Amino acid sequence: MTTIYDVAKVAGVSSMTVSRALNTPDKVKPETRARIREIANELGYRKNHAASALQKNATGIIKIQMSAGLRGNHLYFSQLFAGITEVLSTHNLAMLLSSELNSDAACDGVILMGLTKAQQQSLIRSSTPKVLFGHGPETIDWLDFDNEQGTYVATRHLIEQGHTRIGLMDFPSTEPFIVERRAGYSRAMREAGLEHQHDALHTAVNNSVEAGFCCGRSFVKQRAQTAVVCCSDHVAVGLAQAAYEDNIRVPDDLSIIGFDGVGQERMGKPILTTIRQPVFDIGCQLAKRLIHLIERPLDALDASNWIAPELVLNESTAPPPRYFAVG
Amino acid sequence: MTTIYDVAKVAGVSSMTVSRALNTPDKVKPETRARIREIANELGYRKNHAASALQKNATGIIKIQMSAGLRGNHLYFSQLFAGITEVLSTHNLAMLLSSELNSDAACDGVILMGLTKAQQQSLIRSSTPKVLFGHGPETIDWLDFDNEQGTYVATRHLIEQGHTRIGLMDFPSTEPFIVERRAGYSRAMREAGLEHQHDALHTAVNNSVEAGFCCGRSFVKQRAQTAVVCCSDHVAVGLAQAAYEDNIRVPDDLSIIGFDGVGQERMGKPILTTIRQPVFDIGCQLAKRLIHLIERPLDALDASNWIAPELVLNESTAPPPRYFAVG
DNA sequence: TGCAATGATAAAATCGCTTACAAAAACAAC
DNA sequence: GTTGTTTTTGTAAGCGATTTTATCATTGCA
Repeated sequence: MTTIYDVAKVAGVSSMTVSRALNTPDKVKPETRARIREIANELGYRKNHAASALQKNATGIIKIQMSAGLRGNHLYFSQLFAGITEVLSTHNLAMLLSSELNSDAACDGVILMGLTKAQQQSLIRSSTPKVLFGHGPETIDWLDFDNEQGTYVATRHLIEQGHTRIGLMDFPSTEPFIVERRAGYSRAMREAGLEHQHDALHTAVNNSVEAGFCCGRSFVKQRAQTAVVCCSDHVAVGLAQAAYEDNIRVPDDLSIIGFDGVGQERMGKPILTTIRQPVFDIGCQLAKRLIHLIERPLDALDASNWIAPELVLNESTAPPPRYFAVG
Repeated sequence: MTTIYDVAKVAGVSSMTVSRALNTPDKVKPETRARIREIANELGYRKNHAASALQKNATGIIKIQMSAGLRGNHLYFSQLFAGITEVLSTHNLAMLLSSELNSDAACDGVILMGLTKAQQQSLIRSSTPKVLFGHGPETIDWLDFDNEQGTYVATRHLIEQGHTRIGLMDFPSTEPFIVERRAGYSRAMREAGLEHQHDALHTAVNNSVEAGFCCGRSFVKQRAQTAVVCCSDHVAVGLAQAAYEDNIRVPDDLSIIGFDGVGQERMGKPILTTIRQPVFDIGCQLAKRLIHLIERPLDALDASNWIAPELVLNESTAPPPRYFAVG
């Protein structure tokens, strides 16, 4: 392995000059610099990052620590990672994906996603700068999408269209994001005096189109509601398929609203009205906050921690059919 | 930051004993070991990986170097990464995702995906162990899915069902995988004496359900074929949707076969017959080969470099309708 | 009792790079 | 030509772990 010493010897300068020629080129006389760089190139010199990291006390690596239970929505996370990468690359930082098992690799900062309280506690102990995607204790910087507001807005939209019998389709999970989505629906219904409807809650077995389809099949059988707020675009697409198969027209007979808006809402017909999360942007913001924390740990960030939902109107919601209208 | 020296001082031993107590516990007297580990714990000692890496000349990091153009199929890559991670974690290795921009982070090995020849050349120069996903020059270890055989098998399947007018739906890309898929179709058609059919090639604008749907709409208008081999499940689902909207029954009127089999084939109705890539397993194998290269660079791997396609029979293929039968 | 074999710990050197400081060279002004 | 200022290069000292080599106790056995 070629080191700066090897290069220095050949170039007839000190190792320091080599280091400078490569890292802070303008501090070296142009001719010397050119000669050194050429020699380094010829010798196939590659910087030893471990040595550099040891000395500078910085690895140039940001770790993404993510709970295994969260892996469901691939499109979602690939957009999130794309946003993170976008920002990291401008700062010459690399992204390390870490499972829980392998949690002890060195890094300059961590982005946490969906960990249990216990895991968070142990992670918070270490002094590495961190940002949590989700909302956490005050001891850690965090950023979260306002899921509760998301389903609230979705439900409000349906109420404003004239619906009074509005269902919720969720899926089993104890992750906060899903609990909050249920809560947003409930709040909107309560505020409108529509709470305590019989059979309004539908639960797909998991977050997938197929599960949504199955759950949708039993929904369309009874059809106690004219509209459904779905906790993901996946189950919403499944529900729309089930409706289609049963000759229930969306949105004429049934309004459906999805959640996430990362592309899956376009998978079926009609294209779903949905609550969009600006996922790429969330990724960017997570990375930016973390970099801020690393570079200027002292001045606190005062930007809002909450990312607002965005109602994207497509083709799957409309006023309820007349014969269902109240009065 | 707590170092082994801090721990050593408190424990009243040398730094060496601390290092041993933590890394090779059985080389330290049990009582000493217990005391040291307790103190290390209390002091919140964390190993400095840079220092360790420098000395051991190993970072514990594997880099995934992937061309930006390949990011399309998220489900595919998340399964691939899951396979890679699975194996890496058993060897205590972490996975670094690298864009082209940020390509100079240190690592013990690299998994390359879909790079241009030029990029490959420059990467191959470095002495870091590497495995290429795809097939490359003999100077590098590689592993590839047999795409050509995949579409060959797909086309054969349709031919065996009795189809003679078989189309291909691809999408624009110069990546080898797609070129090979076209080739496999051509070979099967040629072998069966079915080549040079008019209008048999359909090209969606990109690899997505929507693009498949659009392309499918123009396909169903003319409907010159009774079966279509699709170069991805995405476009196949889109085609099926277009057929459905036009009251063309799949598979009764039209057989469709997809490609990839990572889950998207189940997104619509009917569930697609497809060519499955064992993606998770490919990820595992890539990682295993790389680890082999790192740990035993001398004894060559002689396992086959080609991953075989697997025909998954679902509901979207059947013999051609009678009135189309030859004779 | 004495000497080798073994086990447990320590000291020192090292990995390759960078920070801080120092020296030398180059240039300017008087 | 002396002095001061700036530019360019060099020296030395680690960063924190590990490998190598050395030291000091024990223990076993004749």
